[in-house]
Amino acid sequence: MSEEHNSNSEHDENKLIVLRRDKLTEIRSRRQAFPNGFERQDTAAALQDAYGDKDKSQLRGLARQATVAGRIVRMRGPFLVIQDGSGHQQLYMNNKSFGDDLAAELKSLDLGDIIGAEGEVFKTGKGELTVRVSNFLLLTKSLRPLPDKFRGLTDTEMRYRQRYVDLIVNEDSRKIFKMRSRILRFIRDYFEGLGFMEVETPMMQIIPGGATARPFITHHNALDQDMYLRVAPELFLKRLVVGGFEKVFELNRSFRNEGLSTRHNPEFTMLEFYQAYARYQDLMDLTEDLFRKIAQNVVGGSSITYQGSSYDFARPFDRLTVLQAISRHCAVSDEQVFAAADSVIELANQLEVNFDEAWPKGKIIMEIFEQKVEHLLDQPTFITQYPIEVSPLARRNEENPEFTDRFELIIGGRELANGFSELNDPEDQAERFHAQVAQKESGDIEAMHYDDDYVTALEYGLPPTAGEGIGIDRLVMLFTDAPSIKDVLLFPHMRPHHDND
RNA sequence: GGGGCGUUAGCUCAGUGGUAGAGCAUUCGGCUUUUAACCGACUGGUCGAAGGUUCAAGUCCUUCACGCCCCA
Repeated sequence: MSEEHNSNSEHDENKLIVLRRDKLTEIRSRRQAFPNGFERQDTAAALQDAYGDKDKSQLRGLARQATVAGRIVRMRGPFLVIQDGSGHQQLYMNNKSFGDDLAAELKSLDLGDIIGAEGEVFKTGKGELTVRVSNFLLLTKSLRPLPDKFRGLTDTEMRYRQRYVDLIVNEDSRKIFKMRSRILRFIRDYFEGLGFMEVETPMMQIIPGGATARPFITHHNALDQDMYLRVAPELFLKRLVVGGFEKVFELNRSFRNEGLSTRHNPEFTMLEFYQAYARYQDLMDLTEDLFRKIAQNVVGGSSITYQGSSYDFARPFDRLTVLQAISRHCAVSDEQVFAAADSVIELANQLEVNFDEAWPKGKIIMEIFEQKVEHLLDQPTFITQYPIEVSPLARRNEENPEFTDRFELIIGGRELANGFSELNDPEDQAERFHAQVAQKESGDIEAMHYDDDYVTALEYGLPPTAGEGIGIDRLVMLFTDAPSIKDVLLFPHMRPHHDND
């Protein structure tokens, strides 16, 4: 297959590339074609900041020499625009002012080439800050032509597969990833500020745990042992709370062997945090505060627009139990129908929910919620009190032991966060694991394994603790108004590409 | 897994069963304080793949591949 790729990439060479390759060959015959010593002194943004508000005659008086470098992204007659990490800088290059050598070099420049240039800073008749180039050097020849200069790269598949090209030509794309970086920075600062410690726990695990999800399996050769890519860091983080690190968070990748969609990538970034002596209600308050502050710090106000809907994080989030939410949106007048399995099955059938009658009652209740209610919850809403059958790591509610002290945050019909008061009763935990193993044996590939060491850790004593996970990719989608998870992942997973032949 | 939409020049896209098109990019020339620079000339095609219908298929039919969206 790699042979196929190599031969294809060579066959790929069209006339434009051949032409540019010939230019490179010609340069190689004369000099070092990829010079390494160019010392850039000025960036586009710094020049704009320093001289953007000066007028023509002031600049003439200053006679400021600038040394800039970047990729050529526009060529308009004698004007070239280069792009560097800070922005765009226009250059004026009149071939009549150059000697023969530079004039020839200028003529052979192409869009996409990376050059270094020096000259005096001035303003054009139209008022654009420009460097009048007296000398320049091609630093890196670009062999492949850039996409359409006006429309950019709009083919979504190519944008994801060749992110480097997307980043060169699409300002919006650069903006999303800068914003993603700011959000991650902000979240780290936020938790550090609250006294949490950032930790790193194993991504390759012997026993995958912490979420009901199908894991990726890999193999350690020297140990001749199968290993799993983690589906969540949860069980390790709680071991740390047992160890006395009372406030910890981890912000990193987890992996789930599921289908791809606009909301699912096989590897995704999750924030998980655990706080001893807190309850799930405390984390709901924290989450509201976090979203509000991300909006203020990253977007610059409390409200955002996502795909045409607006969300104001200054308003308190709604809070409803699972049963209240189903009752409200499915016209259930009496919550007593949730008391018995028979009446829950009847309700699910009435609502045309896809489910299996052999499933435990709580799982059927959640199917009703997920299929009929979740997508209707537009404004930020905490859904609480999840059935115990689908919450094997959460603490039982004291008034109704069929349910757990757990919540999820739904915004725009999508799950953004999941948290709960942690189950710290080792005997209850052991039973829940046994129930998961029974489900696994009856064919549920997402059910959990029994984690003996985790139970042992609980037997040493986990203080009362609350913990939460927040899907960072979906959060970034929300704050960047991105319709697909692939838009917020620098290198989203794509099927291997095969050329037709 | 089901449904819908799409795949035509390097890029973005038109294309009504009857000669394969435009803009940009490329190439050549002009212009040289422009703003998607402009003016002139040229070049560029396995119409995703295979099969079928037809005198004739980019266009109609079938299958397949890939992508996007919606649903499960």
